[in-house]
Amino acid sequence: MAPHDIDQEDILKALSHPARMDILQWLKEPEKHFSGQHMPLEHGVCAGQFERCGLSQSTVSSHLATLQRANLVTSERIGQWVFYKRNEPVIAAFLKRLAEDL
Amino acid sequence: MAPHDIDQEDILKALSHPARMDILQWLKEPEKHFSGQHMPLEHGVCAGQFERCGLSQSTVSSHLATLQRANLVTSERIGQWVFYKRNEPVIAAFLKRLAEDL
DNA sequence: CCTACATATCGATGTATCCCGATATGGCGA
DNA sequence: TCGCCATATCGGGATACATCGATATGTAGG
Repeated sequence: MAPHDIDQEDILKALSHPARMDILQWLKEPEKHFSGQHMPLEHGVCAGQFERCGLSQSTVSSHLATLQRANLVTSERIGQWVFYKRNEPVIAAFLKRLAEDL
Repeated sequence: MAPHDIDQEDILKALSHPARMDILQWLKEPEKHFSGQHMPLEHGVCAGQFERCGLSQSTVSSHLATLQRANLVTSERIGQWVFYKRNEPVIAAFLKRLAEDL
């Protein structure tokens, strides 16, 4: 799957889970929700930060993988950490297409 | 659940299935897709019409119930038939809220 | 190297969803 | 009332998803 490909069904499924929706919404305003992070937020938000949703490390990792498979987020490895960002072009294109299709 | 209530998660789940998405899209232009129907399309589209998606009667009925639980469609019983229509206010409100939230 | 830490993957378990055929419900007409 | 038709509901089997703890991978530092 290309990095800006839009699979509507995959995206809808990815959004259909509160934890994943929370993660995407938190990523809208990283400075608001992750001010305590050591690395600058320009790189994105560190995976471990999302365990605040109350789920285990492995479950959170799996949710992040789901979001990434749907191309809703991108990730960058820096040292031992992985930083996540919203994939705004895909999100915008998805919303546009859904508003047209639906 | 009130008739114009919006449960975002329920709606996303409902949209995450190709058959249900097809049904909603077919209902956008009933005259285009259901011109063969005997009853006037003002009442909506007869449940049986949706079996053209290739699924069994019971499965189609269950998908229609899912759409209705999410308030994406409304139904009206006329005689022995049940006619379905899109619930445009809910669909529009859902799209608006999703675009804001997401 | 060896250890510590962050993240990903594995294996197992419970739950939800999908789909069907069979049956129930409910209206219509003879 | 009886049978017919449209729709809904039931029961079961198959597949997918959610979640966890345990383990593997991979990076950094001593």
